[in-house]
Amino acid sequence: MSLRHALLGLLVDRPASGYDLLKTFDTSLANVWPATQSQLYGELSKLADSGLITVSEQGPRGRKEYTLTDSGLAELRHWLTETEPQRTRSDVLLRVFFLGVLAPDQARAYLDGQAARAAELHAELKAIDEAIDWDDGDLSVYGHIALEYGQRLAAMQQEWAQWARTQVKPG
Amino acid sequence: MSLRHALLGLLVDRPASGYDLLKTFDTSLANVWPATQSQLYGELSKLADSGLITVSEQGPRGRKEYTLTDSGLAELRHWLTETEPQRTRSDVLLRVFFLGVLAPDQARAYLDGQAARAAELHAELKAIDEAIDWDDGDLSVYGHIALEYGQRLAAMQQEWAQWARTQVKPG
DNA sequence: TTCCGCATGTAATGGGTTACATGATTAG
DNA sequence: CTAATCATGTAACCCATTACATGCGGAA
Repeated sequence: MSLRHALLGLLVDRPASGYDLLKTFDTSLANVWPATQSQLYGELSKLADSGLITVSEQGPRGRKEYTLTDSGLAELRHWLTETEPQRTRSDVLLRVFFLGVLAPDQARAYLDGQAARAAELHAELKAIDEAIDWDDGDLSVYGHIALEYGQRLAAMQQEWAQWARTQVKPG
Repeated sequence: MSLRHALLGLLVDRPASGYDLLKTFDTSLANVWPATQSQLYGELSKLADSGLITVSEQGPRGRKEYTLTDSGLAELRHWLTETEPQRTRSDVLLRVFFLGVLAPDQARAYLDGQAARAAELHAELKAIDEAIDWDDGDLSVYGHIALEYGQRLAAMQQEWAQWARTQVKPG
């Protein structure tokens, strides 16, 4: 149930239309909380119905600009402070459990692929990190913290995959 | 669409009933791919319908023991070698993006909480790791690799959260 | 005989993905 | 005028969660 909170969070910063928000989802939130266009417009309608956001301005082409309301901000704070993050699923890890059904060289190939993917992601995130001019605004501070998480995760995954390949018995 | 593959993977080892499989999901797969009872029985029926598994034995209380078929094993191998892991969502990280709406001490409290959770998980996984007598069977090798991933992830999360708290500006 | 564990199933609801459908505005 | 971009919406389908529902078998 976090798409709604992602939307509320983005609207803290400034009012925006569904179209605007979609672009943010496709860029900065793509690796954290992907969402589709369908989902997004539907959720915005529901949020407006429940009064957490309002249409603050109508533009050309039926554009609706949404603004966060006080109750929306309260809901966001509630989510942040009072609720627990939920369980996640890991597709990558699930596969590891069953690598035994493959031949050892195939299992190693899988792990090599994971190492390569992680290395690539790490490079990508590092490039983003270096390209951005981090000022000391809130979004900057927390955006940077999130990006650092991504980098540390990618680095860990790469090291793990490289170690793991050595654990696969020669076949 | 990975629940089906998790089931196929578990049935490689030995035939089992829905009830048996549920227990495995609630223990060893709980942190990797949680599934509910409803979902599991439904999926088993679908898998049987499509011939990837068969009812190999009927026991008391309507117990049905399922066995993996050749096409089921082929499907599992196909999933492992030919398909890409999908995007994941991170609730924890999403929250980080929006910590700016909280007072600094609340933001730090959130990060402290995450550090504590990670430390707890790390200890738990370490205890499991040490308690298990790892032999050199396939399940043992890959189970150990998966567990190692969990431990590295938890350690990384703890370090990151501790670092992150220092980045939050004093308020 | 009573309770616990074994064992399976269905229904309702909500979130997520893909595809379809439509149309207005603006830049070249 | 034409193409790209802006902009929103609906429908069908699948997966996941929660709750409800039922009943057998074995142990004390």
